[in-house]
Amino acid sequence: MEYKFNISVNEYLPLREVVFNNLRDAILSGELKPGERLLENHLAEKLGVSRTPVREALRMLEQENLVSLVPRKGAQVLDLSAKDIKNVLEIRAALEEVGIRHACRYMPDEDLKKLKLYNELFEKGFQDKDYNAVAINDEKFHDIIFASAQNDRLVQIINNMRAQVYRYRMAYLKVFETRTAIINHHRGILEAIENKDEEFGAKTMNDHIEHQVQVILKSLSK
Amino acid sequence: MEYKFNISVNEYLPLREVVFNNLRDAILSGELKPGERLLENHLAEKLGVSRTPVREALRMLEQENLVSLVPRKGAQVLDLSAKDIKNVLEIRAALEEVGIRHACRYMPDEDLKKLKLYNELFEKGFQDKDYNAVAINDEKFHDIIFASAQNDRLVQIINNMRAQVYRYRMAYLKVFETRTAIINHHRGILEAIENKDEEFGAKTMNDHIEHQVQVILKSLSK
DNA sequence: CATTATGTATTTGTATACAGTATATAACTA
DNA sequence: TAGTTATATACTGTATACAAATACATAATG
Repeated sequence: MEYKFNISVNEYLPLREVVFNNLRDAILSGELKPGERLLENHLAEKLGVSRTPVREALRMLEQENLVSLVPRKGAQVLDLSAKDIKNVLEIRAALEEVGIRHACRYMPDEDLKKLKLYNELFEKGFQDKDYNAVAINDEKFHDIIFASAQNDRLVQIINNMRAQVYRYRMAYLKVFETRTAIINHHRGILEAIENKDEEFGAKTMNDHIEHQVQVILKSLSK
Repeated sequence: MEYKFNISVNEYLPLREVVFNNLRDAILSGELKPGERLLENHLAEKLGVSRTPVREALRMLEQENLVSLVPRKGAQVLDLSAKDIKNVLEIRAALEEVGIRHACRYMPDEDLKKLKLYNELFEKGFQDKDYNAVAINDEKFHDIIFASAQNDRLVQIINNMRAQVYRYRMAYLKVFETRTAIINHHRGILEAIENKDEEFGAKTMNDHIEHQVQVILKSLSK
């Protein structure tokens, strides 16, 4: 039987956080679709809480750029234009570059080992056509890299940018032609970190994300 | 007599926005000091509103990294460590680099003219020891540069990073030795834009912000 | 004197009520 | 029929009430 230690210090989550997480997941998973209206009453009822925490959660989601709020009109799931996607990924590229540069200058062996492991699982995912595994291990791969900047705000912002384009992620990974490109990018990044070649790392990371932009935009235009 | 057209479409500001702006200004101006507790009742009373909009404003300020919230304990003005300052400015540097690269590739003449004007006023401010003018024109100078990326989210994030270290701004500009360095950075940036020399622009911008980090940290350690 | 109980006052969390604004529907006019 | 106005309905904005947790002051204990 499994136990969880009672971390107790803060097992408590305010309802606004619960609502926030719920809505966030629903938006990211696509359960709530872009443009869809978010009615406070409906949400409150559905989640079994009052409007108060729902409203607070909506303010938080607005600040996260996941919903748009118009005073007296209400909230709706934010819809992204092609330009929005470019903008989001442009920011992500700039910040991932910060991450990879730190990683190249100094990454503990332990992290490098993890990085290699996740990359293997990542490549294996492609072989097995298990795109869920691909996505998860891709995420972990990048997580480790930008965590090495030891900059919480950087992590927060990258994650936020990632969340905004989350819904295109699977489609992106499943485009067959991208496969070798992505794999090569990852290998290049690993190589850069091992050789402490900051410039090569930065360049590869930028290519990696620019590539993503192109594929997503192309798939959108169809 | 001056008129303002009644843009009407949205002259209305929800109280949460009013409260948000008020608190934001109070924090940035230093009226509310780092670490200071923010009691919902007090704020509500002081601003003549109920707790509801105050609470919503606090959630927004939390997402902006201006206040920290602990469930059931309350809110307080966020205090920054030396590391926080480094982190904030590291992000700002990365994103201003995106801006300056765009500016170097293409900036309309009109904007370049404005940029030169603000830089003159900026330098004049130093001569006149009018540090308020220095600060304002420095802000406008940077505004124009990163606006040229035409990326709203980028602007939003840079402004947010700027807000977080806003309180060190004046002290920074008033350190006498920094004067020539800052002026030279700005001139270099202008030169880079005129010559469309992206690499030089990026390098100078990075130096500019790195310099700011050093000066602020030094002044803090005293 | 320091430390731990204990009770009270504050403070946050959440639900609810009501006012005012937007939106949908129906009735009316050209 | 199309377009306008009237009316009802739904929704957001704000204030308030009450419950639950926390902080603080005071008393009790070693």
